[in-house]
Amino acid sequence: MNGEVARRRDVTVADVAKAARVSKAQAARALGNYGAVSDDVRERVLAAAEALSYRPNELARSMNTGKSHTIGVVVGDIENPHFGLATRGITDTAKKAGYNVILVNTDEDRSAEVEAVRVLLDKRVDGLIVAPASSVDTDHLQDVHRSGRPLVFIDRTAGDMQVETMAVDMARISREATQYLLDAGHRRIAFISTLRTDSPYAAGMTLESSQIADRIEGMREAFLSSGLPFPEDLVRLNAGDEDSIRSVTREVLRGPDRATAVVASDGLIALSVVEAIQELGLSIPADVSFLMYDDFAWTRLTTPPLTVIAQPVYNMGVAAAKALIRQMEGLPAAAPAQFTATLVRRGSVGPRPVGENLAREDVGARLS
Amino acid sequence: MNGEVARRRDVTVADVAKAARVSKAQAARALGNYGAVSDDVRERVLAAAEALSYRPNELARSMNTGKSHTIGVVVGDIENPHFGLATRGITDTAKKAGYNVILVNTDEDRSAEVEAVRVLLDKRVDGLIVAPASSVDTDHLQDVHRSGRPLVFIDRTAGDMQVETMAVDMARISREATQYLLDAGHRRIAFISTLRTDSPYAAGMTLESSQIADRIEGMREAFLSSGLPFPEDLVRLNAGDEDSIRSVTREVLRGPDRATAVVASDGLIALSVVEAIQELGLSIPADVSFLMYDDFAWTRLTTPPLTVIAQPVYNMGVAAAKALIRQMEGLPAAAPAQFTATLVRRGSVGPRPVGENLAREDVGARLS
DNA sequence: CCTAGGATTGAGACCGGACTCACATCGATG
DNA sequence: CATCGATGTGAGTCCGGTCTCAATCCTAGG
Repeated sequence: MNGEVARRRDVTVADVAKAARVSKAQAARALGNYGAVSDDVRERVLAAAEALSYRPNELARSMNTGKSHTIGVVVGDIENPHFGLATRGITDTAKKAGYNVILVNTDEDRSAEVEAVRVLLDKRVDGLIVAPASSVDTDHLQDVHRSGRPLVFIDRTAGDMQVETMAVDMARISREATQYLLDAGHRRIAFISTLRTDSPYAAGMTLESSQIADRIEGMREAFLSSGLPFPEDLVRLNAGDEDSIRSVTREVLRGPDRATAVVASDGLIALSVVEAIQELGLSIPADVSFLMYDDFAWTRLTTPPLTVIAQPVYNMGVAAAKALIRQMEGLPAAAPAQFTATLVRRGSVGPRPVGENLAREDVGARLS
Repeated sequence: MNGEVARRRDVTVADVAKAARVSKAQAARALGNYGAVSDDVRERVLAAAEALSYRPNELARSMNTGKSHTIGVVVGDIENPHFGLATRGITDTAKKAGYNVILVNTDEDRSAEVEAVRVLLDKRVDGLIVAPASSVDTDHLQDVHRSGRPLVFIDRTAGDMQVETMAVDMARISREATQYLLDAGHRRIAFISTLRTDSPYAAGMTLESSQIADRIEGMREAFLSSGLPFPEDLVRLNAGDEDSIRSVTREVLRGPDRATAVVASDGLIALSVVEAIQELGLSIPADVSFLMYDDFAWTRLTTPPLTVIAQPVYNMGVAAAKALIRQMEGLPAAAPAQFTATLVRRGSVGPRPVGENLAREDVGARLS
């Protein structure tokens, strides 16, 4: 039909060279600003390049420099502002250093992650920043690391791989947050997460996510160090979609031994949890205390404003990019960065409602 | 220092060919699944490739196919969930069709956008999806379009360029929303946006953003068709950071002729606006009605839940990617998609508080 | 005036695939 | 048994840069 679709032949060094009446090599030197070039030639070449509006083909350049000036970023879900912010930190930093970012979403699916990593390597990215979907199955990441390609983890660790990781000490902050709830008198504290597992939570089970594992561990430690039994029955995983989050929330808030405090594993899940609480006619914090991970701005707007665990996500993104760039440029790694999450006490945590969990001392005594 | 950094020489077709004891050409054919290859050769080559864990270099492939299977996405700010969601729609769709996405943030800065487009073209992306930071200065986009490279706009138009655009009819929904406020009795309706301009808003001024221009136009139309004067003094642009959003909000809500309804231009700005309202001790919707663009989940959680204008952002992303892919593959464009924003009436719009704007009829009479 | 050594310059190799072209090979047909 | 078209196959080119290498040009020192 239309012949103009014929492969766009863009201007090459050869074209510029011809226009400037010099050899390809000289034109390349003038353009690339290397080697020895006489002023006369340089001027002619630059003028010709300008006139033809020459732009170097980065692909070709990458081919023989072996550097693509591109980094691959593999995250679970950019739709989640948590990753949105981290990604922002990464791209901002990368751009400053002259790197571009290829972004791939995995939906927290391991096979998608494997595929993503492969594709990115095929595209010869100079390095990878990954938020590992699983800290158990890490073969594909091990391969990358072993092959010597720069790699940095963000948000989570992957097994015991010796890879620079930008993440907060989850166990610590979880312990702190749990202690805060314990101090407020809560003993029945629920933890709700979307993490997919094959079976319901049981103590000692291996969890794909180091993040979640650490959070639960932190809770357990807080309970134990207070001499209290950890209410494992209130750890609820697999809260995938809105409906299941809602029903799980209803479940833990029902019955004589109901939870008096709920911890939501992330900002997305929090929405449904809070809605479910409201639907049950319970009020926060009078009837139920609520605490969530991630400090999104809107948590200040609810009534009451939500108590949250803030993570320096943007900075983690920045640090991840910086570390990766350092690796890519062969510089020595900086001292491992330490990121601290902080508990932002707003208004969603209150004292345990009177009359609830009367039997707790007994339960504690019985189990301990 | 450490010699092992020596340029990772990865396995090439030549290596595979040697291992399979065939020519490079035959190996390439077997691998690329084209041309004629005997079963014997194919098996040997595939086995050798497997054994060496050969992976084709996409860069090299792109070089002579001219296709990089990569699309460039240029947005204002992925940190904003609005773009996060759109980006998700784009990446999901692109991935399905075998394309990757290079993401660049512009911070709504035109020169950053120019640079972004240039870099992406240098990387030889097969096509571009852009949320134009400016619909006035569009030279760089015109160039792209003229050069015949696939291009799709998302979220906003750019001048009068004949480029497929995935965006909602802003004027329409703005008219509808404004009418809704007018029907509730509001006459002093403020509109607050972060859009940067050189001078304060004045009727007829050219705005960089088609989106904002259309929204204001929609408001004006609603006022005019109700025979009421449009309160131009309440259109407030340049509300850049949190502080200026707050102070602008305080300004429009102060004085005898204060606004009784406030429209926030996006979800990010909305947070500060609502906070400012709360700080003033005013309550929504009793003292001030509030309406915002973008339907984020958290708007259901505030007290009262916020009335918003929902845009099918994810679908716009999907459609943009689909349209671009169609262009890249030389297929005819589909019928232009029509995206409709909807007014989601929740609880933040109420009747005009009694006693406010008593003089409005007079003002109306005086100005009309 | 002659020459050594640095500055310039052009030819061509190379990166790693895709693909063209010419040259076998081979079974089937006449 | 010669012929023809359909495979198979390898050598080599090309994509658009970077970079090596050897040749050429200049200019200052002897």
